[in-house]
Amino acid sequence: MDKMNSKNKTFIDKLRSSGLRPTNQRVEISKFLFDRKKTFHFTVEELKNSMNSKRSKKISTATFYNTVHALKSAGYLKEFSLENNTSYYDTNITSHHHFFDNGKVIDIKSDKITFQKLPEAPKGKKIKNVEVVIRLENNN
Amino acid sequence: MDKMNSKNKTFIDKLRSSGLRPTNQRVEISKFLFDRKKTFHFTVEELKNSMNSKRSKKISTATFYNTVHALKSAGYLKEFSLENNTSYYDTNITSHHHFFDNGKVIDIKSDKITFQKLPEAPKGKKIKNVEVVIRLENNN
DNA sequence: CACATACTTTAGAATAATTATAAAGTAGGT
DNA sequence: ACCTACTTTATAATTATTCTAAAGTATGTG
Ligand SMILES: [Mn+2]
Ligand SMILES: [Mn+2]
Ligand SMILES: [Zn+2]
Ligand SMILES: [Zn+2]
Repeated sequence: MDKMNSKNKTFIDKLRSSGLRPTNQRVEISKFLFDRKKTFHFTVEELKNSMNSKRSKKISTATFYNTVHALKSAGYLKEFSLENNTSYYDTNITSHHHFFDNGKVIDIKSDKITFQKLPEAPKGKKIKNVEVVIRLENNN
Repeated sequence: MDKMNSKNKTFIDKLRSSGLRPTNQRVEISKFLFDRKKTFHFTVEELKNSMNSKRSKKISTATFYNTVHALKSAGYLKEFSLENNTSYYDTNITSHHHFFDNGKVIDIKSDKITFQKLPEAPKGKKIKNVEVVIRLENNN
């Protein structure tokens, strides 16, 4: 287990624990998603274009969808939606909030928003999470 | 201007002020949406099925989409999205919040949630609105 | 009323995002 | 090397939505 190998461990393990064999395509996708400093937001189409534009041998659309879905089901990605019938994914899976600014999505750390009052869940239900979207517009 | 007429006024005026002539189809749609006690949430497909199932002469899909879009642009409907690439519309256009419970959407009155702390908008931007989604799950 | 004209409705085609299918490829284990 | 299960991929299918163009309707004018 050399340096490269242990550095890769995290994103390869995400594949394994999502029930996916770490094939070349999947490893590259997982590396692209998780082997970086900052988390980010993306659509599958954006992911596909970003990765395939740099490659001679393209990864197929189905593999992007399949891999993203598996990673999402395993909890390594969060899905959200804007008002445009496309799924967005977030590599930041911690509970946090967002600014929506004309289709652009910006994270708000969880501790930047606190509540004075929250409703209780209906009978037989409990709160799974609370997420805030702050929609922005230009000044003036 | 008889009783029927003035009772219809509200939803017919919504069409007029959305730039739409009050044709039969549009009046029926607007009546279905707004001439009722409680506000509700719907997809265009649901709206179409609810209305057309009771009718012999069906209203076309395009008319549903066109009418909903015009009413939304004029501010008589709010659009939102769940995690399934379909647009939902809300006849409650006041600022309010939602419980999401397995695809079911329940209103939370604005005054049921208050904030202790909120972030400021980035430079050159201001806050248009703040909306909270509380995701529910079953107890235990 | 008799048209002209502009606005509407509609069926069906087109598009975009996503999912399904099934054939060809690949990776381990023996 | 070989079997077998898992993968990838091209392509078809599906779903939500939008577009198009033709046929229908309303309104104003003489
Ligand atoms: Mn829309
Ligand atoms: Mn999905
Ligand atoms: Zn985020
Ligand atoms: Zn609502």
